[in-house]
Amino acid sequence: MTRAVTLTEVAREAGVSPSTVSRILNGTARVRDNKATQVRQAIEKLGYTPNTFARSLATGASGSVGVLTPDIASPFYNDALSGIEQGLMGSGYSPIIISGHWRTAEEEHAVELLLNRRVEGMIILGGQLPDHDLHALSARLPVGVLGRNIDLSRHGGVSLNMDNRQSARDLTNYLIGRGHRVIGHISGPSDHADARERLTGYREALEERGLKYDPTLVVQGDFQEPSGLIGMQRLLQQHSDLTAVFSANDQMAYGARLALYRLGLRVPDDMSLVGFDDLPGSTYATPPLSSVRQPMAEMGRWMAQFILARLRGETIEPFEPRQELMMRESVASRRGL
Amino acid sequence: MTRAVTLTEVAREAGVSPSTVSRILNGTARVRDNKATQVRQAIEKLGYTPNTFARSLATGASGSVGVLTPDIASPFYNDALSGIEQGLMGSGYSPIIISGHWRTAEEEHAVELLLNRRVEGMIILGGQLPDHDLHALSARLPVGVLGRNIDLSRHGGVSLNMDNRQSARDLTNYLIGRGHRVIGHISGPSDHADARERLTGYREALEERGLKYDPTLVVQGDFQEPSGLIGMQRLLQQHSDLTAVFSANDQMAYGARLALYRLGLRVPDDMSLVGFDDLPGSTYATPPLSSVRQPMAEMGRWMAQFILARLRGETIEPFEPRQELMMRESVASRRGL
DNA sequence: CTGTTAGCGCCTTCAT
DNA sequence: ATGAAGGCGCTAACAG
Repeated sequence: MTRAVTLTEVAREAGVSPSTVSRILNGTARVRDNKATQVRQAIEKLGYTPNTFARSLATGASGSVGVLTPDIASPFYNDALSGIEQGLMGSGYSPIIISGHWRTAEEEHAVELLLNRRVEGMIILGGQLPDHDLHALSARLPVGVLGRNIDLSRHGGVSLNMDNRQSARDLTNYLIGRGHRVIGHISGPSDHADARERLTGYREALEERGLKYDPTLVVQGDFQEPSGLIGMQRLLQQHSDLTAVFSANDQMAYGARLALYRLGLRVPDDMSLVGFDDLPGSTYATPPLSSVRQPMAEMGRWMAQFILARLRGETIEPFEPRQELMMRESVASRRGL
Repeated sequence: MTRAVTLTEVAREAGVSPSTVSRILNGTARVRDNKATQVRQAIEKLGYTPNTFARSLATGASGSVGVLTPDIASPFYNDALSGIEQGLMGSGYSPIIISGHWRTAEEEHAVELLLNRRVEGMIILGGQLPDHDLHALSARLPVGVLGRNIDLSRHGGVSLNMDNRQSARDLTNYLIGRGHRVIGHISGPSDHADARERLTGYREALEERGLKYDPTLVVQGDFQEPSGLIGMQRLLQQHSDLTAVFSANDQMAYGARLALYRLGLRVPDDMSLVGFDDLPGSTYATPPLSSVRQPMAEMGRWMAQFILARLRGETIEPFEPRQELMMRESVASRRGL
């Protein structure tokens, strides 16, 4: 692996000065055509690749925005990543993606790495970073947070989050409207804000409709499939009159679905089921799972544009994430209604 | 956003020379304790963040390895990404991930970007890059290719791919062994090497067992769910005696599963179904889908280690990807056997 | 152990 | 329109 070709070498090869090559590369100034041609040929011949580091050092601009995701393999956040990529495309900026693996220490380390790389803006997806860190970050550069409520407006940052409570309420109301009266809930971890809000929404919907909130109808999971499976089993043991279950996310709903399958219970005939998040897999679940869709890709795209705007000193129209109830085939009207 | 603090400023604040600060930062040499303390305090006070660009420029090492993935949101390749992250962890190297969106031009552009960023090695996941490009790349830096067969050994590169043909044969044999005689195949796009190999494996298994290969039992899909759904419908129309279907990937199997559900056909009672890839979702499908698992994460991890080894001028034990037949509940023994 | 001196590769005035 | 010169922030000899 030989040392990379430098701009100076290209200049020498083309018989011009380094500045000229630089100008041609960046279109900074008009250069006589024949020189430009010579230079291009030299570049081609030598296989020259500009060195980002040197350039960034000289210009003081890195042309990159940092993206912190909790998990590079999370189907949920990856839609947002796609959106961010899209939003950045053609802007001259490129994303630098790092995952924090849901560990605060790793996330802090990742942020540091991003800072070292002199990202000009940062997009944080969910994660565990203390609000304090986020505020501090936001004071240094444009920051956008996705999937989390935090007021960053003091330094011009934003956060985008769906209304978990409202969506959970809608979902629960949907079940109630279909005639269900004994509705279980498989919740997420209680130390998780989203999980708590979804539980609250569930409870509120029940109470608004005059149904008593029964804590034994709530079992706690951890947002992973196995906990959904176990949760469903537990609900079934305790409530033989159960007709519907609202799972706090799709993954747990898949687990719950499997529990039912194992017991020979049919969905939706014997049990209605709804999830939350509308993962890609839910459209092709058996049966297709009703859920509430978060427009992650759109949110990601908007976030990218937000950062770009701030970088240019412009502003951008605020984004109203519109959650969408995806009513599919996993819910039946209750018999005998 | 004020200009970032520099090492020189830290040095001034701490009353030492820049080199001393540098040495402390990198542990390059022993420094008297009290100075070290002063420097750390100065760093803390000023909120200093080392500039990766300047460092890389000076050392000539970027400390990063490029990763090209066809799609940042692909559940299949993302496992490999996780593996790569893991394999790199603690090595001082970090991955720079870019997606090529299955478009050759974009992929080439991405490679260029990576080269500009002076990645020291590169891992390519699948994709469309012509072999030619890969060879050229491999001559410049350590390259590993995942999910694709190409001989890069001349310049010390590697490619890791599972044996698609063998796995497809195993899968088909598995169905035959369970008594199935009329087995359909939903194939992938014919311009896709993996898809062709899987089809070949299917065909070979059939012929080895003395079953005639019937082209009308093969319908072509595009590796996406909808094409699986349509494929299954077509197979069903033409072959009323069909008892099993081998889908060239899990995603199409999900689609096929849905087609069956819609027709009221049960899996596995009325139809056995196997997929390929063993996506995370397959464990919790209804019923859990039999498939063949590619150890993507392990492959990714090994790839990372391979690159690291080459960077250090060491060698590493070759990796034998062991595909694993995941026999779950989507296959039944044929009645009346 | 620590300071001084050169660059690393590129961009950007400032002259010409 | 183009070249020369200085500097971006950091590291790595080289002297002490």
